[in-house]
Amino acid sequence: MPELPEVETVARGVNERVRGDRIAEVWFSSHTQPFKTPPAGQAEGLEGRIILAVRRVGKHIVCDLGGRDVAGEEQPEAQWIVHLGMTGRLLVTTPDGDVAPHTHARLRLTSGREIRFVDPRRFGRLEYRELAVAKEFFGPGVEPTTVDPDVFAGLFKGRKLAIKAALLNQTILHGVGNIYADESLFRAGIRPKRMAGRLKKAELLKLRVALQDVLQHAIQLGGSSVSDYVDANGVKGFFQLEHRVYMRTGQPCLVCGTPIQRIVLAGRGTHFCSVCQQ
DNA sequence: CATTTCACCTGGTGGC
DNA sequence: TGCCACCAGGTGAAAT
Repeated sequence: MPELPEVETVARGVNERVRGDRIAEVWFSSHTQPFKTPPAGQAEGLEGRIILAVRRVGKHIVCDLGGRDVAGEEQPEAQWIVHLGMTGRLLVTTPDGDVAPHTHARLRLTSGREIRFVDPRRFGRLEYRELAVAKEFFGPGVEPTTVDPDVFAGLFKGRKLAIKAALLNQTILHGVGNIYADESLFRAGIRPKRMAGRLKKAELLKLRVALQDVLQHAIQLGGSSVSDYVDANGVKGFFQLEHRVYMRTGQPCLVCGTPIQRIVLAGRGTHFCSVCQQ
């Protein structure tokens, strides 16, 4: 599942290859699902614009777009916002490459490259914003990689839900999904079902460090390739080899040897060590 | 308002 | 071998 480290990897890869390029022609599939803005409007808005930058905001990929007549170094006039959902891929390809099944967007660039959005399950989202009429996209919650310790601890004050559910709530903290929620809670030694508002400040501070460490390490390894995640160049990540609890049900805890347990929490498979996490 | 549940999707898996 | 019910999970709407 693309979470913060995977989305960061994709955004960096796309940025490196298309920054400064210009969108020449756009094609969209006829499905309704991945489109938050109607495809016709997106195509009209995108064509002719220069790509100023591609970056990550939470789990979203934001393409900052400039005008049609000027050549870079200007303020963004529009944004193309991509969410990968469960199975989305954002790829930079040559125009003659085979078009994968479930391709929903093709952006032909003046350099000859193409940006393609492929998403079998169609949980992804494509949105276009004209900044003259819509506000800039900032993401729904607090950015976990840079959040201040006191701000992080304050996010959970008075919350009457499980800490794992709180970590997954994008309006509290954005970018964390099922893998990194489980992995950070293991590394912090906290049970996923502990009530968020009842955690001691020391535990929350430890959780912040664990979360930032695991996210940073995962970004360094190009993310976790479970199911079918690949980066902008179609290359898999390696952080799945570093998972200590996620999808390790029944296998021995790497610290104490106790079999890893799996429960369902907040509707999600949740993995933890009943000895190391209290 | 805060929190929980469920629908949206398709490919892969496991049971018979 | 073939078929099919079932599950995975990010998000947002609906329910509680």
